Amino acid sequence: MTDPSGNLPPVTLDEVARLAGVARSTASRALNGGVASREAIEAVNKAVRQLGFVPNQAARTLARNRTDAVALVIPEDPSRIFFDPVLAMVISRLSVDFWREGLQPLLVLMDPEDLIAKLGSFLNAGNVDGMVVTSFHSNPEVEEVIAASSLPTVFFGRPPRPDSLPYVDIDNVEGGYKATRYLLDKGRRRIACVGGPAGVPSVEDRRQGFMRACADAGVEPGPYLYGSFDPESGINAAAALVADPRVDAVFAQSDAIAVGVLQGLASAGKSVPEDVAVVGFDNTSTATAVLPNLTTVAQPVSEMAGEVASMLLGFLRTRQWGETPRILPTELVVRDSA
Amino acid sequence: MTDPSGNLPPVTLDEVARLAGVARSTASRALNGGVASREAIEAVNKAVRQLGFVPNQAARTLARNRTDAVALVIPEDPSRIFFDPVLAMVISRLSVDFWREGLQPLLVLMDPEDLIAKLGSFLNAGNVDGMVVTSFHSNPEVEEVIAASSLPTVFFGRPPRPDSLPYVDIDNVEGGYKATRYLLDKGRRRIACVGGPAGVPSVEDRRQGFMRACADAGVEPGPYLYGSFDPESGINAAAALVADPRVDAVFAQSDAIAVGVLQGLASAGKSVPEDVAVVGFDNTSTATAVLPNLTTVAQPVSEMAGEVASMLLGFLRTRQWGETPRILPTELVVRDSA
DNA sequence: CTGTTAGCGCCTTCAC
DNA sequence: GTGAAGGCGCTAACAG
Repeated sequence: MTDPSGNLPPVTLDEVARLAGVARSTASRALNGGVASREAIEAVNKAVRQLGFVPNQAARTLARNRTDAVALVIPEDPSRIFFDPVLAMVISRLSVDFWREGLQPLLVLMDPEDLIAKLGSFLNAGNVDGMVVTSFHSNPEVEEVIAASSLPTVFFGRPPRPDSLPYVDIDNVEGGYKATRYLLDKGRRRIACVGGPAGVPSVEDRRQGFMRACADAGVEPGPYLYGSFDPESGINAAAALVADPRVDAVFAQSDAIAVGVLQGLASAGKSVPEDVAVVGFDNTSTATAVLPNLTTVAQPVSEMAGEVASMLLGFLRTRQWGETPRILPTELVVRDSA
Repeated sequence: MTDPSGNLPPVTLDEVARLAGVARSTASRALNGGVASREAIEAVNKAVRQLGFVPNQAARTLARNRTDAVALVIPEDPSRIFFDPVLAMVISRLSVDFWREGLQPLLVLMDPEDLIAKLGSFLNAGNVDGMVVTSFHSNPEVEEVIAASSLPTVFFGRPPRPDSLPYVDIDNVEGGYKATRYLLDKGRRRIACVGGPAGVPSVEDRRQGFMRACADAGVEPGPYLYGSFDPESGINAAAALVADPRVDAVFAQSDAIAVGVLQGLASAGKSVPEDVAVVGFDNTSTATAVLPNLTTVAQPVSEMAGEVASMLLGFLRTRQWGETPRILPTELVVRDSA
């Protein structure tokens, strides 16, 4: 077994080799699929089992100059993370995929000050072979450190500087268009839109989709409000929107915002969807946790994360990038709010 | 700066030492706070800056026999994780705290099969100095591997085998008591309880609190239903409960369940809190995302995670455990559902 | 206070 | 197919 009483020093390859009656180098080959006689392999395997040998990761890393680890970099204020069920899903999927392929994921999620202080050294200390960055709204200093690191990197969501950096994203313009178009098809004529922070690529894209759908239908777009991706923004927006009785629909750029809109509308005595129809974005679990259940634009978050993982894995193995960016389609999920 | 064109080989301590005009060991001491003359330290620091030197982590680990990394072990089906906002918060807080103290958190979250196949080797490969386990409902095989690893470990939530293993938890009995007591004080007389999976320590404890509060009030407890910690359980439970018109309150053992109960009640035409009062547990963000806003028992999740981190850190530094377990108090947050 | 000398545990040439 | 030897980059005795 392993270490029944106290902490015996861990078993080394040397001991395995000795017990198997071969040289250390032979044992190494036997374990790593190098050339070795059938007998040698068997003897080594037996010894490994008997001793409970597990190769020391640090020694391997040092010798092979490869860590078999990747960083999951989340350049966002940790306190703000809980409003983002999308992120939880992304991290989860990445973790699962990387582990399956033999890579250990390191969580790079810390206080903003720590981040700018430590990220650089971390990335250059040979801790990881590559990284994925959940970009959203990154900050310039962090951006620079990431760029300077020369580590293979894939972005989840279009990165700030749309160089030719590898990334995976959805077509946000199309998503915004779909949501708006649906409302128009339902006969709504004055549609407001509540977005996330100005300047964020996805926010601007969804806005563009919103505008375009209105234009295509020959309908004047209703008010557009910037906010942040949380329920409070929605509540505030709703408070402002009810002032205009002609507004008969709201396209909220996230489910969290939509939830806030729903509440604001309710407390203003408006009924959904009769008086005002509401469409969200993301299709997170809150979409069905709220009444009425949200009609929303679904992002294939898990698939996106899967693509991210496979892009990075592909590069780590072949040393070249496949097609990039990869843009995945969205889908409108119709429920009760519109 | 660092690596402007292509991938230069990383700078080593040797080069730093040479440039600083000292021996490698002196440079090492200068960097690690060992004995060294002021001049030596300055020369080395200058060289470090000039060269952009960052010590190689693998080499350090090998030489010092210490990784400065910890594992965040989440022995749960990743697909089920999104119903658990608590977990997101735990992970986030742990990550932040560990980074602040110079420890890298490794996310151990993978497919169940991978877990039982890989966890053992991982823990014994010298990847980490310690780990925290978010226990919830662990499984026996994983449990054994964890126990066999002899790594310093702290559990978030009471571990299955309540040995004297270090852990942090809330007083679930008290939490269940508070929720129930509040309903009784409000004049409710037939209170149902919807719990999580049978056998889970926290579930049984909350149940016990529920029973005790009823007993103390001389009121017969209403039906007790086991389920899982998700909205569906709540919907099913509500469907069953409305059959008994005397039920005038529900204590749901998680906000997710409560949300389901709310929906089930609504579709049965019951109004909350008039017909049936509902109290949840956790005080997650969904508590305020739903109408009516949930009255719920708040767990100090972030503080708990902070305690976990500091317990592990303490042990890693002093090689001895402080007081354990640490039990934190809950708090009833009154909103609109009861 | 400093330089020299050994390793840490593994992989990888290179001869045999 | 195998063994011996060297090295990955750093830290930690040990003399001086």
